[in-house]
Amino acid sequence: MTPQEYVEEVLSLVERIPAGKVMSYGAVADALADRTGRNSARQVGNIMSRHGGGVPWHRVVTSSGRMPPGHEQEARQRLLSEGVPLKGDHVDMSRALWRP
DNA sequence: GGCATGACGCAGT
DNA sequence: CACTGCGCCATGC
Repeated sequence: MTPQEYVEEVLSLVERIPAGKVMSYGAVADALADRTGRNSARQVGNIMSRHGGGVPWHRVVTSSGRMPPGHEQEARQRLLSEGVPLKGDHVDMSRALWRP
């Protein structure tokens, strides 16, 4: 699997996340199962950072429900309008997590 | 090949 | 809770 193909895999999965739900970087990596280990989450994070512009990137957060650095406001507003359960300024992962 | 870097995750404090 | 430190390993120099 080439890096480019992996990018496509990640993006296509993110596009399938329904409004009102989210997935963590680790969950995305785990669902694809193309890479393993804790670092897989970082890989997904890097991919979203560089190629997430065309997909609902705000539906992908950290495992603790925190939003991507530099886009907290943007993400929070979008998630709110989609009805994603929030706890203060972070996503309530126990209720918002989506499993493919 | 070595070295720095990173939209992470998790245990410890 | 929040914050910190460390492991992880693909990628680009």
